Amino acid sequence: MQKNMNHIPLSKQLKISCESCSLSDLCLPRGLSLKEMEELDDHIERPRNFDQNCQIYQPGDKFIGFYAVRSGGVKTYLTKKTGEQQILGFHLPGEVFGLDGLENSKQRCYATTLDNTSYCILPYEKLDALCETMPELRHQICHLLGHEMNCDHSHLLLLGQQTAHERLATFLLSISSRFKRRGFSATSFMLPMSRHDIAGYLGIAVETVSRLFKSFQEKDIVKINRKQVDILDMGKLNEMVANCEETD
Amino acid sequence: MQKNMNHIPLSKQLKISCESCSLSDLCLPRGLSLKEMEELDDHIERPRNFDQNCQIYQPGDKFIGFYAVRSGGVKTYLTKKTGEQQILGFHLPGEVFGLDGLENSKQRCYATTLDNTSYCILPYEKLDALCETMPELRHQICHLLGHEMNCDHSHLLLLGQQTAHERLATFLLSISSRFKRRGFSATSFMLPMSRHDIAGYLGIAVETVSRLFKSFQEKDIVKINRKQVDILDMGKLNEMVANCEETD
DNA sequence: TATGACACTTGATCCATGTCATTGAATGGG
DNA sequence: CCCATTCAATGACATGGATCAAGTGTCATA
Repeated sequence: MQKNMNHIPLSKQLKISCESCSLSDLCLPRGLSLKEMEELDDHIERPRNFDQNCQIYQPGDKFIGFYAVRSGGVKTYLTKKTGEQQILGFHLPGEVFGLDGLENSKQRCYATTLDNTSYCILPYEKLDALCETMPELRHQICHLLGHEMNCDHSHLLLLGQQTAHERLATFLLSISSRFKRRGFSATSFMLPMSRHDIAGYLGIAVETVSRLFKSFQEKDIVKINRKQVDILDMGKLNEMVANCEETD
Repeated sequence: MQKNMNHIPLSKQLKISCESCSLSDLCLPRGLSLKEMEELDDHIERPRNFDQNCQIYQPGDKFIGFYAVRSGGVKTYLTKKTGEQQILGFHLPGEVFGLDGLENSKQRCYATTLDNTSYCILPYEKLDALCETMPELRHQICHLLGHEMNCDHSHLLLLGQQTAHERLATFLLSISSRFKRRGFSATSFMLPMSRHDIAGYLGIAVETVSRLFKSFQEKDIVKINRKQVDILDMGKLNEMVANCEETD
């Protein structure tokens, strides 16, 4: 089952509506009534395609609204003056990014495509206006913001308290569950990002990522071939992060 | 000039309104008209006092609303199963916390007082309802959420890419500027948190915090006496973080 | 003043990761 | 198809901080 729209020509993509989008139940429209969805729909800028490695925005750019990934993938990151990137998040189809512009109406980080990528833009002014009459949309947006914040918090726990082994295991499990959520295999998938980006997300060196992948393979936990990942032993992977999850 | 309300008896505190609160221009009411502020005011639960080391909420607790610190200080944190705390943020008077409950109407982290502390509660349901008719409040809340998110992002950059020296320097500058914002000295202040908590925030060991404080003193950058901090050379401190700030 | 609990400091040691250098594998352009 | 370039893997080595183990200062209580 081909779920993304990679190979549909641009002319057709322009007609895509939230209602017909296979990702709509993962994205902002989730929980809205049909009527509400249609109303929202009118204000969404429809997706365009971008090559790999395109800058979508950078610090200082005017904040337009939220971005929803349709296909491909996006990384958001901050940089040190010396050039090192701290990846803040990877954004896969159905996921939203760009919230870093909310504070000052200016983007605060970089957003770059990982791959051939298309996305929708949900203009903030329109969303804000719709919020006045659509309590469900208000709640959905708050839910989204809360979710992003909680993801960042988990990421802080990872960077502050986890070993390199634990970080990589956590990362693989996160990607796996996000593929699963979209209806794809949780155990066999292609990583959309480079080793460099993985290292930047996990706060470790590229070489360490390589060595850890090797070590995971030797323990028969995963099989790695370039970007292709096959998780052989989900149990062991879960064990590795058993001490990392905060108590509920 | 005594700006906080620590020593005013509870009976008087109950009469405190946003309008008369010296922190209101740092807190959620900022930017609201007098009329709007009064309307908001009616729904705010007025502060109570708590001892040091009181748990305000913990993961799983029902999300009531946003918390605004009036006096004292609060830390929010996640824990590993093995007990290590990753401090997510320190919250000083005029600052808001508790947003971690937005995703699922349940708090996701712990919030604990650092000191004798009082705070206000802004019930979420009331805020949400007011948002329908008060666009300024909507914007103020979005601004707040965006700000929190950007703070978390800076914190991610710190944990992922900065050396221990840089982390501590960044930390001191952050506390300093937040004291200044409230009208206090930017160069002489008492840290409201323990070494252990500083270590937990910076993702380093307590021993490293001690050693770095010593090293900073030997370079005549600061003078440290237990919790009392005097910044002697703000220039040097800024130099230490010169490479850490993301480009604008 | 004595006593215990706790927070902080300090020193010695060790190791998980970073850094540097090299090689090999994949990819893209002409 | 070849060459140039980027990306990934691997080995050798270095080191920033963690860990472990005392020691010291501070505060509360009796």
